Amino acid sequence: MNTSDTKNKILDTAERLFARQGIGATSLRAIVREAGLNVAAIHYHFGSREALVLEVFNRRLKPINQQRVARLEEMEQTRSPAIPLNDLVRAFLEPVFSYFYDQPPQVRGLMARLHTEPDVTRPVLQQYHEILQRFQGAFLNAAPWLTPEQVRYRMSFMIGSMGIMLSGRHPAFCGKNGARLKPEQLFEEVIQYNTAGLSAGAPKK
Amino acid sequence: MNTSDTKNKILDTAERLFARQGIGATSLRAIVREAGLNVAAIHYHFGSREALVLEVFNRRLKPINQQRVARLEEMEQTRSPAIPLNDLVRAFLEPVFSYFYDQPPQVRGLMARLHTEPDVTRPVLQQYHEILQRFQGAFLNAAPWLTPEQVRYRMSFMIGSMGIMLSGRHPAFCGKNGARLKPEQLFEEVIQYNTAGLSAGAPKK
DNA sequence: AAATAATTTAAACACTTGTTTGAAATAAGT
DNA sequence: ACTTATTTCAAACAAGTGTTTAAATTATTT
Repeated sequence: MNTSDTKNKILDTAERLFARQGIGATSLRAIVREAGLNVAAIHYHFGSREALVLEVFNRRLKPINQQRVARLEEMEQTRSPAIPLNDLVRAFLEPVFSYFYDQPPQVRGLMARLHTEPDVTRPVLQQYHEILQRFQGAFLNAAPWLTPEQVRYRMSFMIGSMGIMLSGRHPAFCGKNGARLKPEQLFEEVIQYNTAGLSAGAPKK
Repeated sequence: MNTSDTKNKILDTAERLFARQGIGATSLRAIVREAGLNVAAIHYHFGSREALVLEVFNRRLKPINQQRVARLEEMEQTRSPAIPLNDLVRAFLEPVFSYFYDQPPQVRGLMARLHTEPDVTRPVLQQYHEILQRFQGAFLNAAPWLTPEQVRYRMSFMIGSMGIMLSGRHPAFCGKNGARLKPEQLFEEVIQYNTAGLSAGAPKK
């Protein structure tokens, strides 16, 4: 078994357990037990528990955020000067969404945690600070009747509702027999909801 | 020191630590250390760690949810038959908000956790299942162009954005020098945002 | 004041935590 | 084939986990 094989096995297993039981509630020993490895293997390949956690996170977040900026930059060049709010919301949410539904359940679970667990979301958002700032600028262009503070807060509301969508927490209060929207419909709901929210207070034309 | 004094001391200290470090990351020993008590005191007064956690939660959630139903019932009697969406959003969010800003920081921190930590939010939402269902009915009345599923999902988006607001996670991506809205303004933002989101797709009149 | 009940305490229980160590096992390079 | 590197492993480390027990201390009642 070469070095990247065991490294990936650790990453995959950690990801699965993080998704299932939470990050803080998952011990290194639980990970190696399920991966059929030794506890020391984690420290050999990653250095510490914290470093492992970070690598589990960024393996998923990096491609998503790259796609976000790619879409934003493409729109900024073609559709100048102002990009419609709806398109901005799409550029921000769709990379998460498409990645989300292409991946097995454990990846979905992890991504839900990334966007809901407070002690995880905080550093995650800080790490992608520049991307958030670029989107803030674009949103401000698209909604000039808002102050920068309002834009920031509304973006955080959008992120909050996205977290809820990812975590599938909705069934928690409608029981098991409650009908569920199909992924594409659910996503359209999120887009509509947040576009309307971000547009609130817009001057009538 | 009579029995309710120590019980409250445990509740208060637990609440403060839960808010600061998270529920799962707070040990019973950390609680009693700060409260100047013995570990066994917790088991004597509460029975188990889980029972303590539950009592910490419900001490705050009960009055809030009582106020929610009170406001809903009052509106259902006076303003029949259909209650405007904006008033429903207010009836749902305002009890949390007013309670939130009347309390010291540790209570705010706890309430943020209650509405963001996945493994906490799930049982919390299940426990207040009936209240959520009543609001769902009212929302469906106020927005008859939506399906029950849409209403449920949009309510969950609203809860998600509320959680973000409570957790004050917004500064995480605007740095420390970013301007912050005053509590009342912030609350009006949340109301506006979610009213617009819930109204999305409404037939023009 | 004596007896009963309620509360607090130190100590132990069995078990889990992240991290480190040094010796085995495997792979790569010469 | 022999010698380096790299990777794995069992074992131990010190500290922390929720829970229980039985004795000591308070409060309350008779």
